[in-house]
Amino acid sequence: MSPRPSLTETRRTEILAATSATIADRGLCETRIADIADHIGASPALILYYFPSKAALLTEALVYQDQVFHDAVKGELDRAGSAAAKLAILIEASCPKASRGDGEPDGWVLWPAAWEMSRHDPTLAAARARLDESWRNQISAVVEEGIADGEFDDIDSSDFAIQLAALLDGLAIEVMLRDPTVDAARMRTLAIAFVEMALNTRV
Amino acid sequence: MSPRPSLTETRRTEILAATSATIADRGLCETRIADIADHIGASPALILYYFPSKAALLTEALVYQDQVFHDAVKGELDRAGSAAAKLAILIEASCPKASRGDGEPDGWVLWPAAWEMSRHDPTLAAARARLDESWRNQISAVVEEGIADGEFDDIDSSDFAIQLAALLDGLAIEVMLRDPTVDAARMRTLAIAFVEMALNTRV
DNA sequence: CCCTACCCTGAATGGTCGTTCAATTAGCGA
DNA sequence: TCGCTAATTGAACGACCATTCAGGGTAGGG
Repeated sequence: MSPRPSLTETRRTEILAATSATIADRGLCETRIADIADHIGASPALILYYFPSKAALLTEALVYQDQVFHDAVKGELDRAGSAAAKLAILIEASCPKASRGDGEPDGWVLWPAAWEMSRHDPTLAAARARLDESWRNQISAVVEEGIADGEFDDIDSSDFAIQLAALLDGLAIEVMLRDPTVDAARMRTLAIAFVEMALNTRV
Repeated sequence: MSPRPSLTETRRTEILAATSATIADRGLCETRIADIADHIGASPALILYYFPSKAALLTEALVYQDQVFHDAVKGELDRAGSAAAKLAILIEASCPKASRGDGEPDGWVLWPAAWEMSRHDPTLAAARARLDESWRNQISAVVEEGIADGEFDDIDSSDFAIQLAALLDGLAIEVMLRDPTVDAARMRTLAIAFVEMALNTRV
């Protein structure tokens, strides 16, 4: 809300990012406040200075990471041309990247944690439902655009959006868990094949 | 190994089932040994009498539940006629059932927990990969059968298996999390639509 | 009716955190 | 430079919980 983020806001997002990283690294159940504090070189007490409790922090961190992912994709989408190109971007964004030793861990590993927590955390559940809906709407919009341009066959864009979103989730799980038969390349191929079949187009 | 299950074996599976139920009910992180013990009306010490540690118990319980699910589907498949009917069974088995107040909770809610744990538990990861492979192989086999019978178009059954398995996983996640736009009925419809489109058949 | 092996438990134990708080430091406007 | 507020922390507290263990029940064989 404030024009420039206060130090408080900066610190809060820093902690949220550290929390996401720690969950990604150690797993949801093994994440301790001390681990998060270590990650930013601060004391455990500082974490509780910015957040009311560990539970609230975990919830906010997963909501935050979710939002970051969606915002990133939305940004990329605007830079694309044809509807087909936009679908390619959506697919690419859904592929878990091989975790690199260097920077941030891939946000994908947080999804199972978010799903697991959503079952008992109404706040997180609501955020997840909202962002998933928005994600499907983005797919629908691209499809409608392609249909209007004559790029795609005239199909039900809502049904397609649910199918593609589900397909990408399911494939991404396998890739993330390093299933030997489904790597990122195979995921890309199979997702594109589905799109081409459903929309009768080339991606 | 022993011809008739010893009391020990009975007790062990009873505890594994109780553990699954507790994880389903309270969530992975909130599952305590005392909760599991309560579930079967025993003391916490008994749990550790049959399992070396809580971590080992959680791993075994998730592997067990996984196995139970796959065995159940395999059993149902054998009672089906046409390849199309078998696909319908696979789809139906993948739909999370609305949790009933009465009996067992639906096993689907354990998947996110299994995925989350797999990331750090090699035993569970291996079991999961093996059973997923077997699940896809079942799909492939049905498709091959349908192709041989002329029921289905001649497509790559491995690719199809990965796609259908992923689609079902992704849809099931939404259903399980009670997403307002994807309930079990919608899931069924969309999965069947995919199958019909890909195989050029009626289910 | 004892004996023995197996089940099972109640009651400690020990450690691990989340959380609190009083005290210290750093920033900054006057 | 002096205060005032916000940021930060070390240390302590207390709860919770996995795990251990010494012993009590119990069933079945001798």
